[in-house]
Amino acid sequence: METNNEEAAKKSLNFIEAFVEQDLKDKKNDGRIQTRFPPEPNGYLHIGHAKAICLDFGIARNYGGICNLRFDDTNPVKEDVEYVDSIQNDIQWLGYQWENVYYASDYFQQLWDLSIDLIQQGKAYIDEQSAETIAKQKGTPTVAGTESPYRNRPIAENLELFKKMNTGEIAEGAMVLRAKIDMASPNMHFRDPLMYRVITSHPHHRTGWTWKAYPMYDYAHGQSDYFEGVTHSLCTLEFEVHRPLYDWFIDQFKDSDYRPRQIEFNRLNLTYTVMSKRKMLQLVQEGLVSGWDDPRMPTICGLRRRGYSPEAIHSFIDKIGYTKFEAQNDVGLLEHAVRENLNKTATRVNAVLNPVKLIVTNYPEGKVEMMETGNNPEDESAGTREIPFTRELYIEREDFMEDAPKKFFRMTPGQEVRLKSAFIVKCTGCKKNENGLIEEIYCEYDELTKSGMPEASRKVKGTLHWVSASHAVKAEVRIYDRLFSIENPSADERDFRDLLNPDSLKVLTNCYVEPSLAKAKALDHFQFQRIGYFNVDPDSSAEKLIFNRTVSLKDSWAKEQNK
RNA sequence: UGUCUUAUGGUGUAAUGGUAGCACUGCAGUUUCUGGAUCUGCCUGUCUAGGUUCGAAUCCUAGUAAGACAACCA
Repeated sequence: METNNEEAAKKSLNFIEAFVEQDLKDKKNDGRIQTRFPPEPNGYLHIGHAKAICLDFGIARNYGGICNLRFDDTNPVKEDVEYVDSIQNDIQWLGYQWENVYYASDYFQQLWDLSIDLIQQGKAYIDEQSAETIAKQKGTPTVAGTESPYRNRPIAENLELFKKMNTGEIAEGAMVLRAKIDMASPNMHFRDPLMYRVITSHPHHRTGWTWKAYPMYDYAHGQSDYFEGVTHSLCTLEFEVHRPLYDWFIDQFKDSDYRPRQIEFNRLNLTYTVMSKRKMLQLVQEGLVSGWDDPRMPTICGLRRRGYSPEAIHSFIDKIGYTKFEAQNDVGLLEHAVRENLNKTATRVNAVLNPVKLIVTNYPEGKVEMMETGNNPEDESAGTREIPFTRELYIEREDFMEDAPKKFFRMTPGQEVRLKSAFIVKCTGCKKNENGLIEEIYCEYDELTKSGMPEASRKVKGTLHWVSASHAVKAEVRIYDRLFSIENPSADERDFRDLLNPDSLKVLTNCYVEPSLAKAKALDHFQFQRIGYFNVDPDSSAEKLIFNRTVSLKDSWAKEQNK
C-alpha cells in the first residue's frame, strides 16, 4: 500500500485512474472524488470482491476522496444481517475503513417519492401482467418487444395502484411499476424496465414489514449513488449494458451539474476455483467444504484461515491490474504473492510431518544441548531462539534413502549431511521391520561441527530439519491443495461437483513440531523449514495443535524427480 | 439477423502515433547452514486484411474470435 514518490511517478495508471485524473483536471463535480463499495448482504465476500474493494477504497485514498460502504439491500428474500457483519469485518481486515456505512434501504422513502414524481410526469406505469407475459413482451435481443396493454393507464390510476402495492392490498407478483421508455430499444434494459415489485412473504432485515414495494437494482443503485454524492461508481463489466439506463434515471432526477459516472472493469477469475456465489453456497450447503471459511474457499475468510495475509492479497491484486479484458488469473500468481510476503515475515520453525526416528549413536544419552537458531534469515531484527538437541530426533521419512540416486543430497548411508543449526552427521545405517519399513536411522555426529564453530563451515550438500524426540509436540497438520482439479471449472460442461480435486485436503495427525509452537496463537504464520508456510487454525488448542498449510515452498527436488 | 464491449508471449499487464517492456510460469546457471530465498541469463507476443502516416500495438474501415444483455436478482 505504501509507495514512495519515485515509484508512484514511474507507475503507469490503469484506465480508471486515468479517468479520475482527467475528471480532476476538468474540475468535474467540484473536484470531489467519492466512491462506494456496494455489496448485497446475501453472501460472504470473496477475492473477487477484494479486487473491487481495493479499487473503490484505493481510488478514494489515493485521490483525497472518500469511500462509503453501502449495502445494496433491496431484496429481502435473499438478504440477512449475518452477512452484514462478516462483510464489514472482511473489509477492515483488508485494511480499509469506510467514511460512512449506508444502506439502500435508508433511501426507500426518497426512492418512493421520486417514483411518484415519475408517475406524475407520465413516465412510469403500473403493469398487472404476469412475470411470464412481461418477459415474453420484452422480445429478444434481436426482436423488438411489444407494449403492455397497461402502458397508457391514466396517471391517477397509476398513483393509486402504486400506493396499494405498498400497503399489502396487492398480492406479491400481481403488479409492478415500470418506467415508460422504449419497447423497441436495441438495448433490452430500455424496454420499460421494472422499477418496483411487491414482496410480502419476507420481512426486510432492517425495515421489517414497513415496505411491501421494493425498488429494483437499476433504479435503486444509481439513485443511491446520486443521493450520496458518488462521483465514480465502479463496477464489473457485466453492468456495461446497464450504463445507459443508469444515466437515464440520473437524467430524470438530476437538479445540478453534479452527476455520478459508472465505469466498468474486469472481474477477477481465478484458475482452479469457482467464484460464483451460487456455486460457493452449494459447496457449503452440501458439505463439500467445511464452511464459508474452509481454507480451500476463495472467500476472504477462507483465505484468512488458510494463512493469507492482507498484504499478500493486496500485492496479488496489484499485479493483476484493472482492464476491460476478461482475464483468467493464474492461482500460481496468488501463491507467488503469499510466498513473497511470508518469506519476509514468517518465523522459521522446525516441524516434521512424516516422522522417522534418527539416533545419533555417539551422542551422550540424556544430554540436552540448546542450539541457537535464527528466526528469519530475511529479517535480522526477528532475532534468534533456542531449540533443544538430543540423542534421539525425528526427521522426515523422505529425507532418507537407503539406496540413493547421485543427486540425492540428504541422509543416506556413508554420506554427510547437516542438521540445521546443530551438527554435521554421517549416516551409518538403519533398522527395518519385517515388511521392509524403516524404523530407525543411525548416524554419528562430529562435535567440532556445531553451528558457529569453524568446522561447521565444512561443505555438505544437504541440510535437514529435525526435532528432538523427547521435546517435540504432537500436532495435526492439514495439507490443502487446489479445490478443483481442472483449470477452469466454470467453463466445463460437466457438473462442477465432479471436478473437485479429491486430494484438496490431507490431514496428517502424526506430526511433530518444535516445543516453541505450543504457545502459538490462532492465525500466527510460520514457515516450516524446507516444507512450506503454515498458520495456526482457529480450532487449534493447547491440547491439540492444528496447523494449515498456506502454500508449499518451491520444491526444485520434486521437480527434478518428475523429470 | 440487434446493442454494448474486448483482443499484446503459456498467464496477467505496460507502452497514451516514435526502440514492444515488466511480473508470474518454464528452462539454464550462480549462491546458500532451508534443494527455500537471492542473483544472472534464456525461451515465448501486438487476431486477420486493408487504409491514414515519414512512422501504427496504438488512429480509421472491414472481417474473425470471445464476452455481456431477453430475472418481479444484484
